[in-house]
Amino acid sequence: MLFSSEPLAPLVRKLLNIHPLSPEDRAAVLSLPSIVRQLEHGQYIVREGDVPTHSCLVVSGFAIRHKIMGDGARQIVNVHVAGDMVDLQNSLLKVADHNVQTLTAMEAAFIPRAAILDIAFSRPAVGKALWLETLVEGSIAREWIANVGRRNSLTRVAHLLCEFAYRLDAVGIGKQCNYELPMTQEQIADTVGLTPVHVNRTLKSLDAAGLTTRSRRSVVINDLARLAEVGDFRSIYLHLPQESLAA
Amino acid sequence: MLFSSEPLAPLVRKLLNIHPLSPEDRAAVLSLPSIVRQLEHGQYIVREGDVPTHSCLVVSGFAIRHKIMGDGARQIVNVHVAGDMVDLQNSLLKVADHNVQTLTAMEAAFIPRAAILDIAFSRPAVGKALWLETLVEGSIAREWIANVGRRNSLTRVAHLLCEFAYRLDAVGIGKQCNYELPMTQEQIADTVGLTPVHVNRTLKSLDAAGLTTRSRRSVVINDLARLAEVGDFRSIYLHLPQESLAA
DNA sequence: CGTAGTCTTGAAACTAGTCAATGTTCGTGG
DNA sequence: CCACGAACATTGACTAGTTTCAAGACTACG
Repeated sequence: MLFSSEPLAPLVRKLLNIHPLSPEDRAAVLSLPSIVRQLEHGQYIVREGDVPTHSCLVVSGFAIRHKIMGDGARQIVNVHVAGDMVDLQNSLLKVADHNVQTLTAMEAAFIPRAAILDIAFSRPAVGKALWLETLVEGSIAREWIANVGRRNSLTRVAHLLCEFAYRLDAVGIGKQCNYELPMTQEQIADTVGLTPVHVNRTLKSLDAAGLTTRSRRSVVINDLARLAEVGDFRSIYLHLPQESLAA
Repeated sequence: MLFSSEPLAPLVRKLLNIHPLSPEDRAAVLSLPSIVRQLEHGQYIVREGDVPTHSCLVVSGFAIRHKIMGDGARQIVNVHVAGDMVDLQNSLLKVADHNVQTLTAMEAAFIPRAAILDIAFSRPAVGKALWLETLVEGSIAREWIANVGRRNSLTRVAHLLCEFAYRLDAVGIGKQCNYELPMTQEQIADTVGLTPVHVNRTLKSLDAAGLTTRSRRSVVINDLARLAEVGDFRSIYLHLPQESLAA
């Protein structure tokens, strides 16, 4: 099932999570012009400085957005999963201010930027949902500033694991207490602003405390409430629909 | 001149920086319903958990957005100046995920959230400008993640000073090489994820290197190019109009 | 079965944090 | 107009958390 018949279905699901859409709105989103492509692991989708003409929807797989510092260091500023519009930011602003790269093999749907703007203003509900989607991204970014700026390594990593628990659960990839995270410890390090070595020690101490059980890329959270406590995690900033919060 | 006759003029100026607006669009923005209020230094505008009904425009003065960690630490996630919509985020999303507080005495215009949504979808150019404005904020947030996550103290602080040089210049508050920054070193520390003591030493070493000359709250940048070099600063992420970039 | 990438571990070095005291600035009221 | 107090800035000595360097072990894949 490499090419699904309705590649934009994950986008509809995502937008519905944020804002109600009429059947016509949903149909309009599904019939947006798009080109579906299979991308390999590690492939760049957008590079800083590009002037993109399309936005990219993650149909399946993972992508990251990152910035490279002057000294070569990398900071991952977001991780994207199925249903995420990976570069509304880069597409609507004239010039890309950061890189987008696949984390795994990925199925992507490219939508012309003009089509996005069209639907956003011809169908206010869709426009509002898209806008809210970008606002939620902003909210996550703010939480990451706080995570990286004001929390110690243990709290920081625990927080990230909690965030993935909620986000992956929300889109039906894995359960809150058990999911696959296709990131190396080096990539986690570049996400939380630590070194790979220290991430390794930190993950180990979460395991040692009985909070998580890891093997390879699989994460099992033994006690989400306790991990959230350690990770200073409250899910408000994800702005998920109530069902997920209640779980 | 406490109450200007057209309190929303700074908003028009700001939106024009991002996206062209017709005379009618400008007039429509200026005539948005708003309540102007004088706020004192340190006053909260929105608290995490609030369900705001209005968005707040900074007419004059400064405001900060911040988050409080479980251990009481604070992280400032943005600083706002005249023309900034301080909480489109908080207003459009159901529940505020962070706090907004005045940094100085401030003149604020409160606009009902419904009016914002109305104009955004009845006047696509205004809507696009507002959306782009939130995207630029997101871009700044991503840069801050990188700043706090992957740069050392000297680079971090230098970067912040460069950002203010550009942002304040862009709205006509001070010049790039000389501006007033109404923040204590403690507030700067909470912005860049350091301690006040270390910020003090870092600022001092920027001064000692001849890059800046500070006295009280005034910042003089002796050589912006060199400070940008030290601060690993490139202004793309601010998405300013070309004139400012060329300066 | 070998190789590349990733993970793990230890020891030493360093950046930034903590604690605590002193100095400075500025607004206020006598 | 000066004295006082509060908030803020500055400095030093010490500590802690994280990084760096380096080596070895595991895993997956061809």
